[in-house]
Amino acid sequence: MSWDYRGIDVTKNTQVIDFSMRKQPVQQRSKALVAALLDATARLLVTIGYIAITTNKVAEKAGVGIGSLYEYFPNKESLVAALIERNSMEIVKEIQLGMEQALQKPHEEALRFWLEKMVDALDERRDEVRVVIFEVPFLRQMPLLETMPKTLMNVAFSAHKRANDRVQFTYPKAAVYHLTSMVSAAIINMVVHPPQHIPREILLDELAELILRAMEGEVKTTG
Amino acid sequence: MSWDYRGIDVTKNTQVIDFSMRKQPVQQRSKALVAALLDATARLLVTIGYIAITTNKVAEKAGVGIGSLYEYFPNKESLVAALIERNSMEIVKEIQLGMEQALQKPHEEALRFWLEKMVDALDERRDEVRVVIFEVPFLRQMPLLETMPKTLMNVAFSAHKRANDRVQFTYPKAAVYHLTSMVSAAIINMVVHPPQHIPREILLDELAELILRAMEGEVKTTG
DNA sequence: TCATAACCCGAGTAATTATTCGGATATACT
DNA sequence: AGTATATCCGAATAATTACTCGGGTTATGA
Repeated sequence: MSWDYRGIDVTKNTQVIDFSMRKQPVQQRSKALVAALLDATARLLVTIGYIAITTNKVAEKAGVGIGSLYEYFPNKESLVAALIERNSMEIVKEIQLGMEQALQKPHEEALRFWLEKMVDALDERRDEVRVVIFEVPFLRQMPLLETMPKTLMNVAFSAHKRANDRVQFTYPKAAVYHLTSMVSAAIINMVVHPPQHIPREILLDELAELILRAMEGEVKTTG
Repeated sequence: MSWDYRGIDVTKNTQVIDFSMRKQPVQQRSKALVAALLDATARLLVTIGYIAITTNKVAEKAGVGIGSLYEYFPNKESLVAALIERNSMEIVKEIQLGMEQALQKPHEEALRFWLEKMVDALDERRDEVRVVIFEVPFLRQMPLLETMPKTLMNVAFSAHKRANDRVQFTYPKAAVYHLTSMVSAAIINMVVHPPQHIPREILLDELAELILRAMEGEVKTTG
């Protein structure tokens, strides 16, 4: 015997979260309603945090009947997931645009430029990004967020390699693997935990330099 | 008027979580009881995940009355927080020991050695680390976890600087800030999301090389 | 204009979960 | 031995939350 309750498979003791929407809105008013729900979710996320969010609060904040919410979303998780997906699409678009622009620029400026674009894209949604990354417990179970940084960085590396042949790693796969996590972390950290007393321009300059050295630098030999 | 419910200040709509234990166990049996509760919390964390944990489940798994649990812990959060604190202490100790050993070694080996020790320390508690980092929503509100990586890295840098004068950053504060987040992320990523088909030794070699280059490397000038 | 489909709703239900409290039991101490 | 203190307990309570369902409203399009 096996049964579910609220996304938790009691038998296997494993969470199986249903992210999908119940149905898609087709008319204008229902689209507006869904949008209002996601907006309310976003506002509640940054004001009261993920834990405190309830479907009833979201419906109330959105000025929508709780019944209407359940017409489209089966649970709280799907609501937050839909919001994340919506925002991620926007951010990814901006980052990809930034990369295309960066590739037009001379090699010395490209990395710095792209880093700034990525930080900008996240900074516009600073509070939401912070809450989503640090408080949403099922984030890693979402396909999109799991693969996004990897995809982006791989694309970036192909582009970079095509542009010039400076980059020579001892173990290329391992280098790409590490650089992916390191650059993502540095950018996100800049946005959600900016340091006191260090100007943004300097942070970007230094980050670009660190990455560039990691990718192209040569360590002075002692002898 | 202001009131609380389950750690959530309804007026301010802000979470204020009570992490502190209600009282410290003094006799042997009560110490054992608290230890059993934390052990059960750990096992439940990795088997059913943070969301699904309840105080009642923890008490049952620990073979302890629910009433006894509430003698020492006011809520689910304080239970998980105490577990995190216990584990963090152990990990920090191992990492500090590793650094002391690393400082005995020649400069060329020290970083690689220390990285390996850190990865080892986390790897021993792989599952718990993963769940805690990705699923515990209040992690960033814990003083310990917030400051730990920074402290460690600052200590490491002082030591490294004392040992030799190779490291010359354009903006030292910014460099330390970025390297902290990047190295932490790389190590944690190695533990919780190890890549397929790349041996651990190679990952460590490459990571050490990347960091060393970022810290000491010189970019080849074009002209 | 009428039928059908899409949409909206919110009081009520079912289920879960955190937490208490009074009393029983064990240990420490004199 | 006797008293005070620490500990243990779990049925019962209180509170919250997810979610349904039947019925009303609005749009569509033939």
